[in-house]
Formats: sequence, C-alpha cells, structure tokens
Amino acid sequence: MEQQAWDALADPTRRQIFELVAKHPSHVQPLADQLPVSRPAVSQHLKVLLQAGLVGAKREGTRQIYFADQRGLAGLRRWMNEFWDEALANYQQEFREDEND
Amino acid sequence: MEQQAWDALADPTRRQIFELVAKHPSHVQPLADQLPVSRPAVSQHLKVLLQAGLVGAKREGTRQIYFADQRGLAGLRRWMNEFWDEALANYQQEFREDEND
DNA sequence: ACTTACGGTAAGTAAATACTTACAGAGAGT
DNA sequence: ACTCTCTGTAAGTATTTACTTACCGTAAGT
Repeated sequence: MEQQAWDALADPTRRQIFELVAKHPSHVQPLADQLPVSRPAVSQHLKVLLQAGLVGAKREGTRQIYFADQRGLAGLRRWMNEFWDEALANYQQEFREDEND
Repeated sequence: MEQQAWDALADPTRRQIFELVAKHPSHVQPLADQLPVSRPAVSQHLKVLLQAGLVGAKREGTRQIYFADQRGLAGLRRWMNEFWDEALANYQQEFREDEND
C-alpha cells in the first residue's frame, strides 16, 4: 500500500515532478519543459504518482492540472515518525559509547 | 546524497531489515533467519544501508552487530517536513473545493 | 468541418538491481 | 594445528524500470 509511495518517491525525476507540482499545480507540458526528460516520460511518472495517491488531477478541457495530495505522504510520514520515536532513540546511545567513526 | 537513503528504503526487504535492526541490534544470521531471503542477500542489503548512513556496524570478533543510525533518516525527515509545511498546506484547499473523488 | 495543441498509451530498449550459489577469509573452541 | 561458525564478496541471472519514438483520441479556434 504505502510501498507504492516509496517506489514513487525513490526515483529522483519523479520526486522532482512531485516537488514541482507541490510548489505550483501544473499541466504536463510545462512540467516537461522544466525537466530533462520527454513529455511522455512525465505522463508516465504522473501516472505512478497518481496511483500512489501522491498527486491528484483535475480536468480542464483537454488539459489536466496535477496537484500534490497529502494523503499519499501521510503513510510515509507516520512510518518515519513512529520509527524516529520508537526505536532509534533507545538503542543508539548504548552503541555510540564505544563507537568512533 | 540523500538519494541513497531513498533507494535503500524503497526496497521492502531492506526496509524490513532496517526495522528489525532498529527494534533490536543484531547480527547477520539472525536477521536472515527471520527473512525469506538468503544470508548473502541480507549482507548485501546491509551494505547498502551502511553506505546510506542508515545503519552502523560494530565488530564483535568474527561477527558484526548492526544497529540503526539516525543520521541517515535525518535527511528524509527534513525533506518530508519541509514539504509538509511549505507546499501542501497551501495549494490543496483551493482544489479540494470542486474535486469529488 | 478542419486544423492545431495537448496528453495518454503502446512498443521497444538499455540499464539497474535483487536474488541465487559458490568461494574465501578470520576468529573461537577443542 | 584443525575444525566450525560467522561473514563478506564474486559471478551470474532474471526481473524491473525509466526512457525513447510513434500513434491515437479529444477539446478548442478559425
């Protein structure tokens, strides 16, 4: 479920698209203009981001406006925060004592 | 830089290893016993996690104890929090108004 | 109606990668 | 010294995937 979000954001190009869209909702073509890849590549990336729930789309005639959606990130955020609090805080000190690197 | 952390955590097996190690520092063999993959696979995953700064290692004779390291996660956490505050909060409402899905 | 712009999908390809088995090294116990 | 256990790496393979070009459908302007 949230595996899709991980896969989606692991790719640098896709993450860049996600950042662009989050800063400013946009169509496909303008996004492709700002990126070193072709327009179909952007479309494919947006499809992945859509299925991961990271972006949403809204039709405007033949175009489509893509925008960021919080819901997709929520899972990762939760995972990360639980992690941060739960496990790391405990076990780290006891090994930091005699680790010198 | 933090691309390594994304790649490392995007893989489900590797993420599982990371979670196991965070909950309880461990050697390689015990980790492999809890996972559906071979021991060398675990070693390779740990190498990736090491290079991403997500785990640390400490020699104990011929064995090696692996433990989670906060530093690797810090980058992702920062990215995600900046994101959450900066962009999403703004642009979402204006599109949520007439989006019905 | 015809053209033009925009965008999604199909087909194909090159590269990345997660896994396996086989091999080699290094420390602990007898 | 010899063996046994634990581990990292090499070599090879099958799958995934990010990208390209080509094609097709759809809405807007004249």
